Amino acid sequence: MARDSGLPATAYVVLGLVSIRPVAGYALMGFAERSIGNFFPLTRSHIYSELDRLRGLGFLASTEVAQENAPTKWVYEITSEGRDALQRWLDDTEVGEERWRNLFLVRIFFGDHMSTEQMTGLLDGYEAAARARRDHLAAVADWLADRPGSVFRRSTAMFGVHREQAKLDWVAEVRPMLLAAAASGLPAHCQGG
Amino acid sequence: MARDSGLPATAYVVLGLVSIRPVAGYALMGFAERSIGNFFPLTRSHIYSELDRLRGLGFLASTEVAQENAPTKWVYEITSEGRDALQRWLDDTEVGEERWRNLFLVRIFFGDHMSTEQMTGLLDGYEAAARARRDHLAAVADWLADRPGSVFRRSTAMFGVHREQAKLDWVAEVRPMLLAAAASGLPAHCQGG
DNA sequence: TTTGACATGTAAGCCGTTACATGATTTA
DNA sequence: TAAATCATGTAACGGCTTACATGTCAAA
Repeated sequence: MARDSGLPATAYVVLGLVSIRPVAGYALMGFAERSIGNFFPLTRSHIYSELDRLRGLGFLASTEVAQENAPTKWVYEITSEGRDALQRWLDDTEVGEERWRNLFLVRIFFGDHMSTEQMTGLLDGYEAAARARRDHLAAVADWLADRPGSVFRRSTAMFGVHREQAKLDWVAEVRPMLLAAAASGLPAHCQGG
Repeated sequence: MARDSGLPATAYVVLGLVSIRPVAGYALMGFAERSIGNFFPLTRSHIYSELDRLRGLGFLASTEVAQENAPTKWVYEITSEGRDALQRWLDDTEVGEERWRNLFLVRIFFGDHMSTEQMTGLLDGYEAAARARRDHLAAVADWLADRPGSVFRRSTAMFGVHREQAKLDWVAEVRPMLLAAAASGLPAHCQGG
């Protein structure tokens, strides 16, 4: 009787991705990046170790597949035990508060240590990155709009669009007051003494 | 010569909070929750260990303070070395891509495993939590609007307002299609066989 | 009398990242 | 000939969380 609880979320995410279709570790890396990379990034190293653990638990079965013009690969496939474990996790898991750590906002919070030039650079960089991600995700969502059966995936892309748009809206709203505040106060390391 | 690089971001965040005013570990817990909890949550255990490390590096100095009606506490204060290290970190640190893991979106992504009832419950819960956080952060931002010198802190609260509002907007936009998709497909565990 | 606020830590342990390591094939 | 893609792993390490542990005082 394989354990099915106590695994980290990452394990179930990998299990879920493999459940869509059999896949090798290397290919899974790209698939994960394109599908859930927007909200659940995975490293290559981590993928390999999770695949190995899931295989050890009997949730995945692996098959060696020889290829022409490429190294032999191990293709993983979900087992019925794995399907049960995944379903149970999806049913049982409470979606609690997430764990976000936003270093950009840390920088804003300690904004009195910055000059106006630094603040402008920070905001410009943030804005540019948000705009690029928004446009990319909007294109993905548009592309998915055509094909049926992609509602869930498309919805996650649209979440990203809203998320990045919110950042842009925020920058537009607070930029004037942040720059004014950065201009009014001397950098902290120039004060006192 | 104390090392000032290679410390995790959390260390500098704690250092930065103490730099605002001298504080004991327990009080810092509440202060962190109210000030940066919105985008950089800290656990009590972690706070204590970081304070200890920063003291060992000479970035913080600690003083024992006796109290009436309460246990003796250790109050931490930033040193000039600590101030230098903090400033250097704020200057040097590149604000790269953050690390977000959103289990809620994982659930949406695997939405074909859900019934319409489950989907409705998921969305309702998410919406309610987002609305509560938005309203709370909006109240915080309003409260901070009155007092001068709180621009940076207020801006981080407003970021949260935009962030939560984006979630609400997203739910409003995708709810119909998510429910339709959940209704059209049988739950995965009822298919085939 | 029991809950909650105040106050401070230790210990265990997984999670996850980064760096290390290798090698074939194709393309520029 | 150099870089990029395909392909798979190991090892070390720190970060961070969870659980364990203790004690006073005030208020309900």
